[in-house]
Amino acid sequence: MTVIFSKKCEIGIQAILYLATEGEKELFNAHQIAEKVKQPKEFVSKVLQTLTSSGIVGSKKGKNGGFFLNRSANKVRLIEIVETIDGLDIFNNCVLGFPGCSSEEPCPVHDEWGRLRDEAYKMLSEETLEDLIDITKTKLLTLH
Amino acid sequence: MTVIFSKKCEIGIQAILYLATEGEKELFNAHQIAEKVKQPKEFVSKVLQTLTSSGIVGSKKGKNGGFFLNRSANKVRLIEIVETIDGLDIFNNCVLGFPGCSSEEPCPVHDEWGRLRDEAYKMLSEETLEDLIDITKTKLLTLH
DNA sequence: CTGAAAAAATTATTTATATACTTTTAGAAC
DNA sequence: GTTCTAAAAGTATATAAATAATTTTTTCAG
Repeated sequence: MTVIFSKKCEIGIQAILYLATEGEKELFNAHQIAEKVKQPKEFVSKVLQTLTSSGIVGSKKGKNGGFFLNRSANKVRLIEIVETIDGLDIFNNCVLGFPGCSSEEPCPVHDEWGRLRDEAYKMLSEETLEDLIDITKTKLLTLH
Repeated sequence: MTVIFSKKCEIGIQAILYLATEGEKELFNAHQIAEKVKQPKEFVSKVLQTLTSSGIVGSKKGKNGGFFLNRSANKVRLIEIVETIDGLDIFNNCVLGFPGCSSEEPCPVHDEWGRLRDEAYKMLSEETLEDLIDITKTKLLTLH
């Protein structure tokens, strides 16, 4: 089985979506977040630590510490999370695995797949966390 | 770095595309194929063995043996190769990694991503090897 | 029949990701 | 200052994929 985004990236997105539902600067520790998104606490913690370097997430150490959404939900796009964790290789490399695939030297599905790929990139670049809050709230309630 | 299709799948597609450029029932051993697609022989051999079960590829054992495209290029679609090697999970599972994601209980990007996903599936289901032969020939010449 | 070649199967190793656990550092409350 | 908590960093283990090597089986040519 393959996936489009790594497990790390999936967890990162889920955790940040949860923070977005709660509001900017609201503090939650890794344990609380992990419970909401039903993922392992250690992994959530690790991934959110990585995301603090991008400025999307802020953290507070020590007693009463935790993580918080550091920017307004309408200022954060999904692509930033993807880029921080997985990088953008998936949008640049050949889907068939041919090296050096380009418009000049295309693989046989280069144009069509490239179009879908660009649309995917565009979608991730345009959607902000704010756009996704309502459905995320509902979705999180279904997890158990 | 993530990929959409596994390395196995990539190699499978590349190898079969090469066989398609040479014609149905034309016999090539794993070494020859590996040279053309610039991938490790053992891996090419392994993947093609897997594909013989699907009937896309045929094999001949022993001296002067090898692999051949078992069906007419216009009768083989890319999706069959993908399904045999990787399965179709990537088209069914939630891109954000939420379990139980469906129209009834959608994740926040379900509709839009689902549209792209369906288009990707459709593309792979419609393209036959024959459609891809010319560009593949050109592409293979660029590999070194 | 023998030797050679290649698929097919099996085994082994390496690499990367996912998962789990432990220690260190930092900061708040008392 | 002490205690507690949680991020931050580091370490270890498990799993899966990728890669490599070896053995077995099959088949053909001579």
